[in-house]
Amino acid sequence: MEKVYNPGIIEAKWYKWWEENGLFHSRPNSEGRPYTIVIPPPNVTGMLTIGHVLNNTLQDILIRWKRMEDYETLWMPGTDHAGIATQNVVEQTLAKEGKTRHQLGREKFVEKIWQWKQKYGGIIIQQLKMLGCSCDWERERFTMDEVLSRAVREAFVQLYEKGLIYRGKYIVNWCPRCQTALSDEESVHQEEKGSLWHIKYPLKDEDKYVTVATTRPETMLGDTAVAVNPNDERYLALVGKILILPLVDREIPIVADEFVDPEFGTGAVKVTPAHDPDDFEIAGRHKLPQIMVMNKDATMNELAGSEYEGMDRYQCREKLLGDLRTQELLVKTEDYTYSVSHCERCGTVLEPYLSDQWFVKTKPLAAWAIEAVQTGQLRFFPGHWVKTYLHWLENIKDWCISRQLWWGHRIPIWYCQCGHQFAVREDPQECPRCGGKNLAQDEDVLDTWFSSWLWPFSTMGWPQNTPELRYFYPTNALVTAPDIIFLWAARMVMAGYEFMGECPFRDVYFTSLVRDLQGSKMSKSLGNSPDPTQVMKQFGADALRFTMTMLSPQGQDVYYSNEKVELGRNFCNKIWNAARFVFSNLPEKGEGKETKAESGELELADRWILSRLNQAVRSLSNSLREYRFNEAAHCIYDFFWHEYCDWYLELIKPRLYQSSAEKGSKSARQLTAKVLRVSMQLLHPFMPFITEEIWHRLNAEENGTSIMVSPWPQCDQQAINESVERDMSVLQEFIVAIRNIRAEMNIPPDRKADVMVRSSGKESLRLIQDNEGYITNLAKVQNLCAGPEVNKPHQHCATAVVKGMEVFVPLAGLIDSDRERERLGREVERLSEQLECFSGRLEDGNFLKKAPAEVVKKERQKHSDCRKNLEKLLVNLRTLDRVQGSRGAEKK
RNA sequence: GGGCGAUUAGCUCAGUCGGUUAGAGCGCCACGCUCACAUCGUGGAGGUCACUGGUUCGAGUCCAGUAUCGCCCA
Repeated sequence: MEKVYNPGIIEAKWYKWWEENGLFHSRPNSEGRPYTIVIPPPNVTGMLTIGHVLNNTLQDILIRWKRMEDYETLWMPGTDHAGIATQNVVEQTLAKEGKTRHQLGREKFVEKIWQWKQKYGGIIIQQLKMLGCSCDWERERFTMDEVLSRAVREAFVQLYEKGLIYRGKYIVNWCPRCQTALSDEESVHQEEKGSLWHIKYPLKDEDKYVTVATTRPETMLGDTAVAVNPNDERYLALVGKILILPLVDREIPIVADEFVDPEFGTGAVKVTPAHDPDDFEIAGRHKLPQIMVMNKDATMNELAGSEYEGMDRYQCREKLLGDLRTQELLVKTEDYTYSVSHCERCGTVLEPYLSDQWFVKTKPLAAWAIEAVQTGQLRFFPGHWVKTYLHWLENIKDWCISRQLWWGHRIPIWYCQCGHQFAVREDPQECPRCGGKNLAQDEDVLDTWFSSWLWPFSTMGWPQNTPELRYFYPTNALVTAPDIIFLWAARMVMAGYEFMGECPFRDVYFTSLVRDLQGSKMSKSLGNSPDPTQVMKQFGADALRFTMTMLSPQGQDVYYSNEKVELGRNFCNKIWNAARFVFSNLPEKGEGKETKAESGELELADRWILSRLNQAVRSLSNSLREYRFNEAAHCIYDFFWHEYCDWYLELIKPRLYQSSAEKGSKSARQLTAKVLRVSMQLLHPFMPFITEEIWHRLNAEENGTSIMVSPWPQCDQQAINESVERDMSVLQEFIVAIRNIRAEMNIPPDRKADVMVRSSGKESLRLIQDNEGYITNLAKVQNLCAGPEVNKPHQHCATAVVKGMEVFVPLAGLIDSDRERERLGREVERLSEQLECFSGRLEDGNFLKKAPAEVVKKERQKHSDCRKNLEKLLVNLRTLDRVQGSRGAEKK
């Protein structure tokens, strides 16, 4: 075995082996219990990001853990066609050839996207494999597969037939660059600095003005009214009068509407029904006309007037402001910060745009999703997301599902010349009402999330009642980033109830958001997202997985940098070397099988490590059950490194170096191998590759089954032994005290020290005497002498007090008295402060009266222990002064 | 404007039921390549638990308010 762990070859080897042996595949199995997770399908355009790494590592941990717990586990993988994102990518490649999708035509363009998908759509899947994800690749799905497309159509038609899908002319979020409508959830708000312009609108036939304030002056070309609050006394007399819209000379009324906030601007607002959602509402109430002054690409159209026609919206704004200034109608300009909507996909500022779109009535669907959380059928981890989720559902708006794109599921609505429109599951041959054959399908496609919200059951074959659906549905856990809680998670819950009659998953775990060290969200556009495949090549997939898990606390963001992966890399190396050490001392043939009889041979260290191991098993499983992944990772990290390696392996070295005939040697070898084996199992969900490698080397003589399907370790309550752990911690403290003296007194490592221990406590003395070997070995001690009557050596020596035992380390010729006095002084100071704290509490009558007896007793014990230790230290400090003093006198 | 979260060592974070003498990793300092590991070991330094009040015998932990930062929604 190499001295340094080299993940490259090992990772590739085992992934191939797992796949070839079908270890990821699962099928309905009435003998076993199902455990299911569906992957949040990455976009086909996607490249693996550090966010994917976190998300998919956590899913893999759950899946591998449950698989070892003997569940029939299905991790359903696949990709999302990602309407706008993918169309944009392919349009960009076309643009490089100087072509547009319109030149190609719809059919050719869609064909082109399919070609692109065949070629590049699998990249992220390969990257997930590199990460070690144990998805059932035989079941890989794509949202535009035939089966999933059928599900989309079925869902649409069902909702349509129930009257939950309708078409209407409303103001929607419009991206002038993508030239499509978007849902509210796809628009991203950003605070931006802009201006608030105050513009005078003259009254008809009067020499008076009304001043309105606006952040978007160019839309005034489409104004059809000015509105004021009905309770605003400033404007009471003006309501009903007519204004002349500047630059356009259109006559528009002044209306009163509760919606207007008298505090905003001048209290009078311009009303542009075709270009503002609030104004659209006002117009509805007052029967105002809607005038669209923009084209789909946000240039001004002929209704904006010949002066402005053809100009971009911002160009128009500049010219228009200049014109107003010339006419002295621009009263003032204020700095103003307000929220601006941007396209989630391309960042372009969205335009509220009046157009015909398809919507889903979401209120009836939301009711189920609300109840699911309130009744506890659906649980969130961490729980605080419940509020966010409920708030959205309780205020839900109808969902705009039509997109003016070419890539996606075409809306299954047909129009007949007779005026009939209908939705059908199969492409129709004729109009069901008039029999006409001249039918046209709706040109638009569906929002990409309209297929994603069906994902938990469409991937299993719905609407057919497949064995998979019956067995694996509903799924157990959803692991997702919180930024798609509305776009995806909440909608899946709605769809689950609507189409399957139950919640699609039991638990939802929201992952941490990954940020860089400056706190910015990792994103492609910022260029601060490292390439995880490079990190895996450098450090290994296991290292990256473990680091991400360890660094991601439940419910908080995680700050990532490549350097942090050294944590995982170093841990891999530690595991590798511990294993190397164990292998060099493996039980000989025939010794390997554990027998019950061995327990008689166990010594303190053995019983201790077994106790600690079983505590780790218990707490690790508990943490995973509560989705506390970082806690689970910490647990096994601390156990393996700081208990197994730092203490146990060091403690048993003398026994290992003896011949196997010696007492304790055999049990040490067996036990060290056993603990390593169980540790590998506990670590396997986190670090699948290195654990598989070591597992096979450990079980070389067996038939080579995978650690993946080995049974998850169970906590053996019998092995947990509090008194053993207490004894061991006394010894550890003892050893550390001697090491401390050695280090502080600069005793060279190769020089063995003598140690004397004085104590009246029989038990602690026996503990020291019985385990002398541990101390001499780990603290590099030559002669250890312990007893109730041990005399402090006359020569110079360093002292410490551990649990009432006085420890003397004679240091003839070595001691630096000043240093020792300083060291003891520090210790005395520390203990004095503690003692004061305990005393204060015990002198407090209220404490004695009101605190539980248990606590008071404990406090008394602590106080007396502390006092005894302190007294002993003080005595030793004084002796030191005396010796020093007499020496000082001699020198004189 | 409403909601959520955070504030603990130089940095990143743990801290369960209020009983704590506040922990870890990284970084720092000292010593050491001791026959698994220098991607390591041993030891050490480093804290007014954001602030102000309150509840309590006892508060990092519970309550109220303030400040700063982040996110979501309008």
